[in-house]
Amino acid sequence: MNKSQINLPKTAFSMKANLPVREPEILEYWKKINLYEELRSSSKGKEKFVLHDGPPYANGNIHMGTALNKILKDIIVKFHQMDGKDSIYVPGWDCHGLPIEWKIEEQYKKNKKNKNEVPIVEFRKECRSFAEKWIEVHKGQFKRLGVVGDWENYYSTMSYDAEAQIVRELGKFLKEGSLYRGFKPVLWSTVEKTALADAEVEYQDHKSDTIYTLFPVKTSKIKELENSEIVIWTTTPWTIPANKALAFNEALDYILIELHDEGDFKNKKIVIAEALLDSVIKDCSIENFQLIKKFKGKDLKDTICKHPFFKLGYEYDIPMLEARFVTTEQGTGIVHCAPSHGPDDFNLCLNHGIKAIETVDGDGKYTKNVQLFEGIHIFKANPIVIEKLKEQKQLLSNGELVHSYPHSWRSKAPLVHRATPQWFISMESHKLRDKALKALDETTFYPSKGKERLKAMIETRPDWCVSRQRVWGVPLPIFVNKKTKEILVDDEVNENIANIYEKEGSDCWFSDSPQRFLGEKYKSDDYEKLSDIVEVWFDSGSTHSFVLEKREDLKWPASMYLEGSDQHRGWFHSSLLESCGTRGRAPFESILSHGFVVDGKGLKMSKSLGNVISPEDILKKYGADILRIWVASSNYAEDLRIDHSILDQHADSYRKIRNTFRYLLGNLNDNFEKIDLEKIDLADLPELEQFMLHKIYILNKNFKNYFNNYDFHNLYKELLNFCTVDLSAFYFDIRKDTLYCDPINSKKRQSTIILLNIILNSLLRWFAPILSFTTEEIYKLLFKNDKSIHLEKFFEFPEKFKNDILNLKWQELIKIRNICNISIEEKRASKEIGSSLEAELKINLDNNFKNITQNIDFSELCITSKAEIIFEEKSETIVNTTKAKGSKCPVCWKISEEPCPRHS
RNA sequence: GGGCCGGUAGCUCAGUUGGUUAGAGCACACCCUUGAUAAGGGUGGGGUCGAAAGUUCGAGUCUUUCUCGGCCCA
Repeated sequence: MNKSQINLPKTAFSMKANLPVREPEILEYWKKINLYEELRSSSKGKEKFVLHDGPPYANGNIHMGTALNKILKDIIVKFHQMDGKDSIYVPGWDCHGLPIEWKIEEQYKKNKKNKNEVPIVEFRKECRSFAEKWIEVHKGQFKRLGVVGDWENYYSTMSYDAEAQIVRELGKFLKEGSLYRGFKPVLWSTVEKTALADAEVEYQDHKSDTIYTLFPVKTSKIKELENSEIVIWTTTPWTIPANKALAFNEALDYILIELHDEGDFKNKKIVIAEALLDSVIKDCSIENFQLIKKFKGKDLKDTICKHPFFKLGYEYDIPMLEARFVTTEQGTGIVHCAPSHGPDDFNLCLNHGIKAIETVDGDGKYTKNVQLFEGIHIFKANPIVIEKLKEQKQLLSNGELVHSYPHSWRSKAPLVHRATPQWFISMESHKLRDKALKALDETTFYPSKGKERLKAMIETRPDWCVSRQRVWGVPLPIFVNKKTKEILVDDEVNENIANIYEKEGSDCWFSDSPQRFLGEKYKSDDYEKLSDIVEVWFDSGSTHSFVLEKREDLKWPASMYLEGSDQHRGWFHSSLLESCGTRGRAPFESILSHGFVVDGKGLKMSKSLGNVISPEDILKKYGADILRIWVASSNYAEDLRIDHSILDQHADSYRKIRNTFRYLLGNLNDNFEKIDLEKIDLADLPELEQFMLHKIYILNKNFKNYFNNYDFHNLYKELLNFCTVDLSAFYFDIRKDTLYCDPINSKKRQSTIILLNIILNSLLRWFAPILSFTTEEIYKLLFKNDKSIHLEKFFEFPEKFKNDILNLKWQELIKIRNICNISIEEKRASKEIGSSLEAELKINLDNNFKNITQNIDFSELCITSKAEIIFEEKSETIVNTTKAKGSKCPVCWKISEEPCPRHS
């Protein structure tokens, strides 16, 4: 008797994974067999599942958030594919926009090149090649994560057909009439006559004129406010002529005081915030005054004032509006609002139906919309405004202030907020808001809280400003009649532009004659061609039109959009609006949003905290499958924590799973035998095997439930627990004796082998969407003639595997087994025995257990050499462990006083 | 500053409509095994459920306040 008589496991599947080396080899293999094409042809004609990729910006290396996003997408796509669908993933990139413009400008700066001297078309070409470069980098990084998709035919927002389609989409809004010209304040340099982006702004000290100005109250709910004045303080007196409203904070306390000092303001009553009383009386040299009334900010609601220049023709009402941006840091607690000259002012006024108008032209001169001041340059207007206020007795005080103020990074000139012509898509004119809200009701959200989040945004958002004064983007395809100022709306022109872009891209808009785009119907002399570009959210919001609709292999609407939760404000939002505006419904059937990647303590990753962890580091140290486990095991509905200790833990789980596979492969000697599940005669199998089949059946049912709800962390946990609890510590441990020591041809051993085959095949499929590399490694080892685990489908297990009665019985047996283990452990602790095979059990059971223990050998279940059951009336389950007597069989190591029945 | 979301063992997560002593796996400690061996098995310790107050016979679960964190907005 020796080792050669027992069947020890043997496999080529190594315990050590060495994923950082092995995974790239598997990637090569997938490339070689052309996995993506294989997947498509294998599922031709099946129901489609289309997860439409939200395009990442083609700039910079990927970070953990991007990796999370792509892996999550890939897991879902693979699940649906194995669930029997044609599950298609086409990756895409967002390419236009400011960040890339900056990068190119930065390069110019380095090379002492002046952007203004470079033709637009050349500049745009550099932006394009910059984006192209990063798309290639991203592609490599995404593939390395194990993401399978149509990498050869990716989409991008800068492709010619995308640019053409974006023009067609805008044409729909134009034709409908919901795209209109309005005004919106932007940071403007009157020297360069151009708008500036935030990043082009430098803050420097600047001396400003300051004024305390009075706005007479016209009507108010507060009786005492009649004939009183609201006081505001501002550092931009030149914006007073453009004033349209006043803002207060409902949470502040306000006071009405009567001034008693000699002069213009004697006996005048003024309103200010209580907290700012001291600073106001100091600044305005007020010495004698009387408190008339104190009231809450919310009481100011519905108060209407008059403009300080009301006697000079400024006869319109100035409503008082509630705004949270009003604070008691400076001023009077009431802020004057010129919607044409400040973003806060603009938004607040817009929400109350007061639109911005063009008050100042590109040179900095007041337009004809500003009476009394037309033609005056705003930088020369302060003294005039101050003089007029004095004259009208509306100037309480004036002075000067040195403060930090925005300046142009190029000319160093001070900047202003100036309302410039912009293009908006109306939320109301064609019921876009209503359509979008209805579309959300028809969308399934994972997690469900996403619906309310997006809804709240749609409910309150202002009209969509789609124009930008930049160069790297799709030009707004709009002509305005020079004489009538009417917008040219003509399908032919729009289609002409789109056709041209389709062939050569949109660069030509900036270089070619306008006549080329207008065609023969119109004369270019009569029209002004816009030089604005479309904001990038419109680009990406239109991807459904040039990807989902245009491609034969896809479908519209998408089955799912899946992005980080910030995209409720971003891509989910813009796609919804674009599609509802043009097609009346959402371009997606469902939305899955995930949280953000934070460090192990829940803090956001930042360079300064030094807690950044990059996908590259993880791939080098652990491998993509570990990262994929991290994704699958984390609850994406909330923020996802990651650090090295968390990854170490998942690497441990990975090893457990890997060894589970190794046990299976070893005992099958890498020979897989396909089992026809339907043909299994359950009665032919030992009860333990029947019980395991029941477990597999139930696990598969739970698996599908979890998968249908995209509840991956519970799905993964269940799979992992199956490996550790049900297999490793239970079934595998018990069946080692059979596998190693029973004759190859024995029925019991063969039953076990059947189970191992079923378990192996099931585990491979269950884990394939998550452990894409490792399952492929095993699959290749087993199935020399088949191409890929990812081409396989999930199993349907026969209903007959389900056996609830047997399950209940074995639940009880396992409870008894646990009690046996405690008893064995006592003897082990007292050093009476070591291995459980040195133990002999005496199990006292109540008579009630007779039924379920009839055919059960507890020495097998508890892996002891002997077990005896003693039934009694009303007995507790008590187990007595003693040291087994006799000699140890050199083959099966069981101790017995008789010769070993199997090996003698 | 505002809106929304979240905080359950060291970690990843369960905890039904409020109802026994709050669970699982991993990690940890100790023991066993050396025929899954850089593996495997067993036993065990570990939680003021972010904090406080309230509603209730009873709160991880409901309410309020606070605190910490995240996203969005300003």
